[in-house]
Amino acid sequence: MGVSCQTFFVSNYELGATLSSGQAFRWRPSDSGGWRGVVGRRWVRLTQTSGAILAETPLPCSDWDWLVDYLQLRIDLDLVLATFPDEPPMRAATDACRGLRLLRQDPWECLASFILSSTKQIVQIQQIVDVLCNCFGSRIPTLEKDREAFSFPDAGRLAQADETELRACKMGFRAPYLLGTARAVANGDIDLAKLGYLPIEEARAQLMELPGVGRKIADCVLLFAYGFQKAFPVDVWILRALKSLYFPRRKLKIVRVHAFATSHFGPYGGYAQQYLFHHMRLALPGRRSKHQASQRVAPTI
DNA sequence: GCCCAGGTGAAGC
DNA sequence: GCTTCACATGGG
Repeated sequence: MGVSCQTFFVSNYELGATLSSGQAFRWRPSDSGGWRGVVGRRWVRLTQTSGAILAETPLPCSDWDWLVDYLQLRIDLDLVLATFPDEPPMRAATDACRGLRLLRQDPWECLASFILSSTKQIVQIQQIVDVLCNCFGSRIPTLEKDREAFSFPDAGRLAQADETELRACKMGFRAPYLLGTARAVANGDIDLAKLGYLPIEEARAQLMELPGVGRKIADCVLLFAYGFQKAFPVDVWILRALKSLYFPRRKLKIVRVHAFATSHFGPYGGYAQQYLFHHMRLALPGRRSKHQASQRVAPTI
């Protein structure tokens, strides 16, 4: 009935890397070879061909701005890459994957997802988000038979849940954090729609008022949802990498790392961070032996 | 069984 | 102030 599809011509866009690089958690490889996911209340299938991305959605669609914005198709990546520091680690990361992009996600979904991310592997975050959407989201139409999909539950819906229901979604100790934040958003203690217009420091401070949101998760939301491209999330992997690359054998305070990162990686530090993060992760999935896992050393970059 | 995972908040010095 | 620890759950 209302099926819509659209082709977007792109260059330097690695769709798979972008959708699976740990910034969004609702994309899976599709049976047909592309990627299936949910953006807002739309199920979408994206397929990359040479020089283009094909988008298919079961709902009628005449205006594709929502997807152009989500995929950040108008970004001139070369301009971004040119601002990176010219040094071996960055070159290695950009050589390994030219075309990794930052998405522009819905702030609430991004915030809630990253609250669930703490001390979880990306695969597990995906699983938790899946269960959460199945339990609390609304069913939406798909283009794949026998595969149902659900929207990401809004803050108001989760605010009505109780902690036990959330824990049933396998999120463990994160349940009270998500619940508290959902209630703060739902009752207007914080206005997510306004954060994007604030200076980054103020937006970050407001996010960090929320339960379960510290510096790292706040930076993820600033970067992946609001497009503050200077935001530089420092997780365990980035921390190890920066230590071994720039501060070998020195005890390091985290504030020092943030100061270094913001000055060293330039105005698109968030992009640089994502390239470094993705590059490190490339050496990981499935290839990680018990021996390597116990070494506590950042992969060589 | 053990260690780790895109951390945070609270308790202990 | 800074350091240490608990917090659920699942994978390697």
